[in-house]
Formats: sequence, structure tokens, C-alpha cells
Amino acid sequence: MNFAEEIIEWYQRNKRDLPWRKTEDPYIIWLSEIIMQQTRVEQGTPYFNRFAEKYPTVELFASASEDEILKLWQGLGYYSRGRNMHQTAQLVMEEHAGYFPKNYDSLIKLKGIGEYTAAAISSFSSNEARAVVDGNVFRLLSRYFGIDTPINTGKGKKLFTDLANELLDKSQAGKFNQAIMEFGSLQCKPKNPDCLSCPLQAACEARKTNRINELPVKIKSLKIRERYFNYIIAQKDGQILINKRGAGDIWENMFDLPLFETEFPSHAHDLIRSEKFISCFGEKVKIRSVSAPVKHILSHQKLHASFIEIESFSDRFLSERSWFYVGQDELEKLAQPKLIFHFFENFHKLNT
DNA sequence: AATCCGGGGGA
DNA sequence: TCCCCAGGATT
Repeated sequence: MNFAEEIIEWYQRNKRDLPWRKTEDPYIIWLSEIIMQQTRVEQGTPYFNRFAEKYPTVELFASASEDEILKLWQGLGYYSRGRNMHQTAQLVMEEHAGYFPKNYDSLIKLKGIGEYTAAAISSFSSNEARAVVDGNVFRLLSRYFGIDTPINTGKGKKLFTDLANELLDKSQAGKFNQAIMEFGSLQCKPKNPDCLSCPLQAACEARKTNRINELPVKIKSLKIRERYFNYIIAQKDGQILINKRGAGDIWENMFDLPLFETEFPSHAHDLIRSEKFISCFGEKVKIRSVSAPVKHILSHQKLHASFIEIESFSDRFLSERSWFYVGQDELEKLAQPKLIFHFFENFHKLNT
């Protein structure tokens, strides 16, 4: 058996029962593919089920507001995916008459759809012969062929994409693509792959040369930025002051609290005497409580957040247009990053 | 080409 | 801790 036959044979016997494999509807496949980007199947599946149930057609998805999409996306991360989906759904309604594209060349033009996702949707929905190259495929091919070209360079991406397209069984592109990813995910795992049970072990170059743990090669240049977030809890008449975040930073268009970011850790008592703080809340502010510092890790940032509950503040000076008061019911409808909704879970428990 | 964009889980 | 996950957009 050749490579394609081996992995397809393996796939038939070992595939998982995933909900989005039961359809050829390009809209539903799109939903699943975007949700699964950089996301484990176990983490993304509940989100897929909720989205597919609430928005069974692209028309219903397009009729939702961005706020609604982000709220349903809450907790999954990489929120630009949700914002891009919202744009794409509306464009599909307007320029594709509500028919979600099935061919690669149309798909690749859509916001949030790159080479991987266009290949996945086109092959799964219409069997177009485009090989998918995701993290699983990079790993499997680099090991099987013993290729140490870094996978996160232009050269590496082209090399592995060309290779995958040569291996592709064009008569059943969709099944081949499912198979190669599933194989990489379950059999050729990143750590401690079970080579003894692997049907490709005899021909695997990494196994022959004992380089399983060194492949694939990836250039790492991750510099983490440390940031200090001082969040203000300001309540009035049972409502709480909320901030809608803007563009150009993390969590775009999502909701958090009035934020005073400092370059270094700062004490609440110093913060409330700062010029900027006073210009917002006045000079007579008292501190009711200060939370223990909370660490929150993002892919490129390490946030140190503290939550400062204030009283006796004046909001005559509230110059920030993005701040507004909401009650409990409204708050629960707002899309919040995990750091924030996790804080509120504890905060409400304390206040009830 | 390099950097940014979340959050979770395994070792 | 470090690495990786059904990646893509921006600079």
C-alpha cells in the first residue's frame, strides 16, 4: 500500500465520531473549521454544537449581531475569528445569494479563511483536490520523510504543501484530508507517539534515524510582554461601570472594566492619586477593596490584573465615551474575556 | 519575515 | 514550565 492507502485504511478503522463529519454543507463545515483553528477538538466541540444549533444556516448567522456572535464565542479565544465570521456571513448573503462557496478560489477570498481552511472546506464539501496542511500534517510529513526544514517559514510551508498535494488521492480528496489530519492527531502525536502500533513505522524516516523527538523543526521567537492591568469596580444604584474595548489591542470589541494600565505594578492608593484617575473619578475616591493580583496568560502577553473596588467617586468627569453603566441582567449578555467573566463569577458569589 | 491574536491541556 | 492545538491577519 502507498502512503494515501495506508492512512485512509487506518482512518476507516480509527476515526473519531465528530459531528461536522456528518455533513457536506459548506456553511456547517466552515463553522467547524474556523472554530477548530488553533483549538483542540475537545475544547471546540461544545462551541461548534452551540453555534450549529443557534445558527443552522448562514442566513441566520448573518442576521445575528457581532455582539451576539462574540458572546457565543466567549471563552474560546482568538476572537477575531468570530468578528471575521460575522463579516463573511454577511458577504455571503450579499454577494453569493446566501449560498456558501464550495470552491477554493472563492473561499480563499473570504475574511478568516486562509490556505488551510479553503482547502478543508472545498475538499470536504465538494471533493476539490486541495491538500490540507495543518499542524498535524506538518508533523506527520516532517517525521515520515525526515524533513528538518522549519515548518513556520515560507520555504517550509511551500515545501510541505507541495508534498501533501503530491501525496493527495485526488479521487477522494476529502477523505484523504480527513485521514491525514486524524492520523497526525491520534497516531503521530506531538509527544510520545505510539510508533510500535503505527502502520507507517517501517518507512518512517524519523523513526529509522531516531529523530522522532526532534521533528518537526519550528523556529521559536516568542517574546512575552508583561502588562499591569488595574481594573476599577465602580458601582452606582446597583449598576456597574463597564468598558467596551476598541481596536488595536487584545479583546477587540469585547467588554471589560474601566482600565488603568501601568508600566509597572502599582498600589491602589497611588493609582487613585494619579492625574488620569482623578480626571475620571475625582479626588475624593475611597478604596473599598483590592483583589489579590490575578495572572492571565495570553499567547504573547502575561497580564497582571488587580481589581480595585472604589466608592465615593464622582462620575461627573467620566470623559471616556466607551464607559457605561449596566445592571446584572445586561452584564450577562456582554461578551467578556475569560479574565473578566471569571472575576465576576467570584465577585457575584461574594455579593450574594 | 516577524509579530500579533486566547485559552486550555498534556508531560 | 514548555509546547502545541483542524491558522490567519497585519505590519
